[in-house]
Order: sequence, then structure tokens, then C-alpha cells
Amino acid sequence: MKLPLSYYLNQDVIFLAKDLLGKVLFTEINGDITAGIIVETEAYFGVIDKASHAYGGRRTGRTETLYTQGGVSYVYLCYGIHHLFNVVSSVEDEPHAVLVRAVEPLIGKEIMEIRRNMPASKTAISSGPGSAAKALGIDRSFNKKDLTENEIWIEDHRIKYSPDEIVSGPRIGVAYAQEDALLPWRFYVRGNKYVSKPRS
DNA sequence: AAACGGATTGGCT
DNA sequence: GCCAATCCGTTTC
Repeated sequence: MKLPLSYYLNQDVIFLAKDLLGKVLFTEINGDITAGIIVETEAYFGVIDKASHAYGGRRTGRTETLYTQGGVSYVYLCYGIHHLFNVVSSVEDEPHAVLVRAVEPLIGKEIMEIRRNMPASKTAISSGPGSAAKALGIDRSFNKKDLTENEIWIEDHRIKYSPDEIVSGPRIGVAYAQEDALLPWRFYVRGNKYVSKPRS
């Protein structure tokens, strides 16, 4: 059920970003369990990716998490407000990561409603990286957590999407990355309501 | 000690 | 669909 450490050591972050679609992301906070099906991701390709925080081998207090062995969470604050959740992958000193941009609520929807202050009938409840993290209760305290432990983890529920259900396109909000902004490293499930815009 | 800038959101039209 | 608020952690001086 729970993805093993070996899953995260895969050195092909593009494959992982695709493969994580359909996997189920869990958190447990004070006994409250919430979970959502991952339906949108982006791959960040380590030191050679201008959109990555680790571009050029940049190594600071914040980015240090990216350089750990795979199977760890990387959570950082964006725009001073939003917590963005990433899965660190590959081996130590290879700072590859997958950003989770949207989940489809699966377990603990009423808890998500409280965290997001909106009914679960609204797709905005977990659409977009900041919203998905908030619905799952993920904040900065979840940075550098071991994904094989019991605070935050990912399970395989055998949800499988066929190749034509998986759409790829340019990543969102990375215009500053110049030519790398055009790389088709965003992946999402075709037709899923929770995928953030743009959907084409 | 101070400036920077962003892997966005949501409210409004 | 467009546009503007927001704001603190991170980085650097």
C-alpha cells in the first residue's frame, strides 16, 4: 500500500511525475487523517533546470532539503502565504523533485472543508498547489519529513490512467526560467475537475 | 540588519 | 477570464 523508499530513489523525475498521478497522498495530524488522489504534478529537474530552486547547484538553507536522498517532503512558502508540497526523489545530492499541484479529495473531506472554509462540492477546495497543500493540512512544519513514516505518506491504490488520459504541457508560473519554461513537464489527468487552470 | 521576490489565489467583471 | 493583493522566509549585505 504505502510506497516504499525504493520508489522514490528512481532517478527519472519525469517518469515519477507521471507515475505519481493516481497515487494517494495522506496526512495525519492530531489523529485526523485526510487523503487525496494526485491528479496534477510538475517535475523539477535538479541542477540543470532553470525553474528549480536547485538550479546551478544552488545550495542554501532552504534548498538543502532537495539534496537529501529521495522519499522526503520539500515544503516551502510561496508569495509569503502559500505552502507548496514537493516529493524529493532520486539519490542524495541529486536535487530532483515533483510538485503536487492538485488532488481529488478522497478521505476526510469534512476536515478539508474546515481547513479551506468552503464546501467540498467546490473543486477549488484542492485545486492548485497552495490549495491542495492547505486542504491536506500541509505547512512548513512538514518540510523534510520522511514519506515512509506516519505523518505524511503516499499510497498506491491501483488507480491507473491510460497514456491518453495523461496530458503534458508547460509548467505554470515559471516564466522566469526562460527557455526551460517551455519544457512539457507538467502532467495532469485529462478531464479531472480538480486540475488547476489552464486545462488545455 | 535589510531588501528581495515569488513553482499563487481568489475576488471581481 | 483577468488582474492585483500580499507578506514573510530567504538570502545577502
